[in-house]
Amino acid sequence: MITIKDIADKCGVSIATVSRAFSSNSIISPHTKEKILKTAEELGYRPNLMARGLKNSKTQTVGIIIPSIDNYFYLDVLKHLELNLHKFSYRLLVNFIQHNGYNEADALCAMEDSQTDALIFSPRNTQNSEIVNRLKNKTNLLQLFTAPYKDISSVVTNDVYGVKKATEYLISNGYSRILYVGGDERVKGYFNALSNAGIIADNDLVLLNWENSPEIIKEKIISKKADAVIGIARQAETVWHALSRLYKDNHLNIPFIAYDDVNWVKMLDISAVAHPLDKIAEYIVEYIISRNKNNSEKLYKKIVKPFLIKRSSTNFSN
Amino acid sequence: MITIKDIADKCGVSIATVSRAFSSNSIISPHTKEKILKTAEELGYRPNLMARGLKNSKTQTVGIIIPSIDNYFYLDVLKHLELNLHKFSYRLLVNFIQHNGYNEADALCAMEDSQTDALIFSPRNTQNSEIVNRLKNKTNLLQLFTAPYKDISSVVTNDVYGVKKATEYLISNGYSRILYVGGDERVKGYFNALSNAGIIADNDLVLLNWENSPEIIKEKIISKKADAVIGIARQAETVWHALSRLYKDNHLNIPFIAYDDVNWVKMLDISAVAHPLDKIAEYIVEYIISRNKNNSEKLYKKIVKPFLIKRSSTNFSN
DNA sequence: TTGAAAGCGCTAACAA
DNA sequence: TTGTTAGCGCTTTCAA
Repeated sequence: MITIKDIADKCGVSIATVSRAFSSNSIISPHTKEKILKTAEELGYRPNLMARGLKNSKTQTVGIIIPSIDNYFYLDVLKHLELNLHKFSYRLLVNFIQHNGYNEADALCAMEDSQTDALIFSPRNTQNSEIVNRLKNKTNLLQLFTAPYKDISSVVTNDVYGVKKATEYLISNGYSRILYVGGDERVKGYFNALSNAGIIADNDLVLLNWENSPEIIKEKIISKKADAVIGIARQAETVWHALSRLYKDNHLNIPFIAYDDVNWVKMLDISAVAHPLDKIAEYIVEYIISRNKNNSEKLYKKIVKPFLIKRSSTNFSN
Repeated sequence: MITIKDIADKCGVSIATVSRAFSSNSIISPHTKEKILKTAEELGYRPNLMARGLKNSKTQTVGIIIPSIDNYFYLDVLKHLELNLHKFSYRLLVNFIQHNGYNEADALCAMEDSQTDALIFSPRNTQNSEIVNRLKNKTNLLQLFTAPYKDISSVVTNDVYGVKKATEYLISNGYSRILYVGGDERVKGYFNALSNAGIIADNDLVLLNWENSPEIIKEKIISKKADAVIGIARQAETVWHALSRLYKDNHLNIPFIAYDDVNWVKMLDISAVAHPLDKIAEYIVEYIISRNKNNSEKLYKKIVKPFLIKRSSTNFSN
């Protein structure tokens, strides 16, 4: 392994000078710097990140804890994030959570040991507040997509807005008996859109359970005469199954919008509410850079707007 | 930050003794060891991985370079791998390749700097042999899924076998004019199965191009009277599109097997050839552990067998 | 069984 | 502008 000592010897300077040649804000004569850089290149020198890290307590590494919810969406997140981090010489360490067994607390502890310069996670609740509080003093925490800890920076999507947009689009095309299948947070966007349009919401058209079967959804559509459907996250899959059966059995075909633009949604050309992953990745990187450069302690909170992608499952004129 | 010095002070021993308490094969009296471990626990001591790494040139980190081919399959790979590595206190560093721009060479260099104890990658060809050769002396390289470098360890899937199994299944159910859409390597399994069954292969039923359009496939099925289809990797998506149109326009419904059991394939209940990811992850970990423990230099080569998952797209009696 | 001390490769304060 | 030196936290050899 080539070290700065090898370069120093070859150039006839001290190791300190070599070190300076690689540091951007160090005083060094252009001539020696050039010579050092050239020899480093020749020798194939690569700095030892562990030695550097040990010295200045920085790992140049960002950790991300992925909730193992079989959401393929996260591969896109990872890709965008890694590509952006790379530009700033940060590396990405990943960690997965299992439903049973290895959990968030374990993942947080593992990341604590890794001494990452920043740690991105998507907590469901505040049950690990003890560990989280400890970590707050050791690294830069960032909540992604979910933000139960109010005193920790976050980058989240405005899902209420996203659902509202989807609902509005259906309403503007003449649909008023829209079935909503998903969580009780985002449903606000659904109610907002309806009330703005002067439509009285029918609670029978709202399924707030995350575990509805295709049968229940199908039955609901028929009995309540739903004329369109919005399906959130994994429930979108179930909605799709319900709609397939409905089409096969009753030859009924109603508009459908999926929340989260995942692979199968694209494949089947289904309209979807998508998230600007490039923007999200940019924000995350911005946070990390600012925290590690300026050492600002200000809370960083970003809310990004999802957007609607119109495809053939809502085949209207506009 | 709590260091071994803090523990040493509190216990009235030297830092060397504290270090010994944490090393499994060190001579230390059970009594002092117990006392040290207890104090460490109380103080909330966490070893500094960088200091440890600097000393013994081990990072306890494994790198993986993901070819950014939009294959969601890789999220599963990552998950299985990380979960297995975790058991042995290894961490996973990921890196993505872009089609244009940041490429395999860049990724390899980045990983070189990260000094990972092992590096997993999926090279398409041997064009980066220079960097690869340099890395061979610095880390433990492992080729995953593809193995163009013959002198480097690898874990690959037997895709010829996989395609053969799929073909055999179709044949055993009475189909003989099977359309194959995919690469020219795996097609061997297709020809094998046919010849074993005494069926003379029709070259018109083989599309070795990776960029066939749904129209071409649809037209092929009709003109060549194909009675079943096998679609490989991303071409499986195109096949599915062709089949949807065929069903809509001609009300023709023929059996279909997709190669690679990805999300949309599961969603649509399409029969598929899948890979034992848990087994693959186990092999990878076995390789890493053996290389970092025993320091064996033997080439590690594993070939795993894919398996067929029967679903409704091949709705036979067995 | 334990301690003292050297050193892994690097950075930065201080001195020249 | 450059060199000397201490030290980041840990492991390990050697001596006690």
